[in-house]
Amino acid sequence: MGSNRATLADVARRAGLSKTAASMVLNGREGTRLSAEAHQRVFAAAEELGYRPNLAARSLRTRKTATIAFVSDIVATTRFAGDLIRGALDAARERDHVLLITETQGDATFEQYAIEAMLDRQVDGVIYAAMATRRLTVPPAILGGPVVLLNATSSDGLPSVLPDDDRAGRTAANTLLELGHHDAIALIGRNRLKEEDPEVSLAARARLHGIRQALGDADVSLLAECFCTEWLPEHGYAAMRGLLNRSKRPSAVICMNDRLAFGAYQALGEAGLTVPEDISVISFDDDPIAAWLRPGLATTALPHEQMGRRAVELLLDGADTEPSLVPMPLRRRKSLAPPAE
Amino acid sequence: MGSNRATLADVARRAGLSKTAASMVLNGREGTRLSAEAHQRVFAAAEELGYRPNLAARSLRTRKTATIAFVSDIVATTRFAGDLIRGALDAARERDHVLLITETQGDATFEQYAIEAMLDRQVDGVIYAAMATRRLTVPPAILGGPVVLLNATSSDGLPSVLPDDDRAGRTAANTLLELGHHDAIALIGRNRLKEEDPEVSLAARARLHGIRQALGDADVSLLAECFCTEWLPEHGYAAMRGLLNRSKRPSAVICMNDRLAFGAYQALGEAGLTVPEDISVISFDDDPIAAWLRPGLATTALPHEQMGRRAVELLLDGADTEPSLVPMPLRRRKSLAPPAE
DNA sequence: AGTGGTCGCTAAACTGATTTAGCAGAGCAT
DNA sequence: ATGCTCTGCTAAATCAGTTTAGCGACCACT
Repeated sequence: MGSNRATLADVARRAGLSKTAASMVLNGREGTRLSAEAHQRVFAAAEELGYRPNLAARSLRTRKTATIAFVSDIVATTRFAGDLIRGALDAARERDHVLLITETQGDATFEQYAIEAMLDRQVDGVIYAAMATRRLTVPPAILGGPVVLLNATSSDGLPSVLPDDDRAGRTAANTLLELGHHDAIALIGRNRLKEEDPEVSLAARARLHGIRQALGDADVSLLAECFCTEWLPEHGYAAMRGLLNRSKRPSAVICMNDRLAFGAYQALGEAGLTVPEDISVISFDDDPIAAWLRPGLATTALPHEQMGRRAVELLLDGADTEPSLVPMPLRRRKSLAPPAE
Repeated sequence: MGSNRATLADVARRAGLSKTAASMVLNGREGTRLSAEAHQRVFAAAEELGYRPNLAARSLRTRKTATIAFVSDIVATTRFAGDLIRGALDAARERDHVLLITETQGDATFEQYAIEAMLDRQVDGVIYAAMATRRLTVPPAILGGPVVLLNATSSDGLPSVLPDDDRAGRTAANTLLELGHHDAIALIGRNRLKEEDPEVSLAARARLHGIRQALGDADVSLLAECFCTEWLPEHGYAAMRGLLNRSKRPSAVICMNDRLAFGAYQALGEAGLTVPEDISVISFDDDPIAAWLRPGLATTALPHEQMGRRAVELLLDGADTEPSLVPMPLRRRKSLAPPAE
């Protein structure tokens, strides 16, 4: 690969100057006293030879590689990972950097291996990403250089990027309130484990807090809260069936994520009820299925692309240690209506 | 990052030997005549100092970086990309390699930039991946070194990895035939563009061919074929509504992908029909929604993880130019039953 | 005694860039 | 004539490895 590339020495020779001169010109060094003519000759020679510097050689000397390690726990299982990576790739490209991506699959041995592989390649910094928003402990090996936590926090006071789930919770609740829903709002997806263990999830607690805050401000309380052991369609389905068996039917439902909402839709369909005429549904994440459902599911979007981008920016441009909260925009779709009658 | 690491010179000094000796021992060079004791001293010194070689320095000399470029058109928009990447990451790790990932977003400027960034970093080879199975033209710049096409072919006779869509088509059709469906099988998702332009899709043509082959062998012809401008849920929905308006209702439907099938489910639900009692459904891709649907959708899975893995193997272990076809396993789920009555 | 071969190891070149230290010549003042 | 500064440029060191060429000691054989 890249066998017969021109070297700096070739450029210098062709320009009739020293390697030193060529290097300085091509790097745009200030304060050098090389003549305008020398500049031109070097540029011309580099152009003619199609010169591209050998980055291995450069980084051997400078200890900079223009390469960022992107270490995540699980890339593949969640479709959001792609957006996180895409945002990071974009921001990296804008800054002439490149991403070395690995995943640890939650395995300590793999993680160890991955981090060593990155450090051996002299990466300029590490983005340590979690696929579920949570608190974690970063492996000490990477603390030698710049680190940014993506979709995660730690107790080390490292800079981090998180979605603003609290505000998303308020947005979801306020959206229903503004439509006129009051005393018949139900919540699907309570989960003690997710709410109480920050190493499992930060989103559940923050979303719940935001929802309660907004409802409290309006002096409204929830009609019902359904607990779910997981946030998967089948659990949303079961929860919604439970709700429909109660004496008072909700006029609107907040689901803790779109997969729960998907399950809820299935239960509503089977019960012969229509969204949003009979029941409004609002949710979190903006999973692709949210747009495919009939009617489209209103949801607050996880801004993964923005987050990936922000992480690279913090890493390269420097960051304070306040977590950087990225807003979750509301995607208004057809699943919302004022309460019936 | 990685500031005060021990160098080979440190190891040699501590072992009381030359850099040459240390290098040879640590690389396990055959035919060297260094004593067993020298070996031990070097290993001990390396261990004690926590020595890890500087790969930039090594690759400057050897022109090998143990790094593979993974260039794809669009990573983010499809959830499958994650699996492709995961498979490649796994195989790369097993061979002590690492992946430099970029995406071009289908933009020629970005592609140019990405490829130069990879070549500047002296990658050992390039995996050029497409997110939709198709034929493409590879940029000449990467032809200087090993290349493997992933989920794509080209006319350059480069090694490539593709899903075996033809066989998957036969599998889907045979599965229905074995259940006893004969004269009432419908197909949703015909699409001239996808079938005829290999630069748009190879899957449509191959799947269709496999289906026709299997039906032809059984002397069965399709009850109906629905054309769809795209393979999205809304088109599957419309197609299924069309089918239900015809005089003879199908007993089984083959959908060209899971998103179409998802739309078909929606239409069936609205029409008050049940899967699989009234109509069986089988499809392609094994999108995550296939498992979430009620009842679960039977589908032939795109083996993306296997494909990513295979691409790395072909790249590093050498490959012939026959396209490497990876089988698409059938995921049997509840959407299948014998025809009614 | 001289020659040749093997053993165990090392000095130095080499990869391709950056960077430090400094040289030769011109212009000017003393 | 001497010393000084400024200009425009270069030689050589450096980064951390790999690789080539070869050296001295020892032994065996003629």
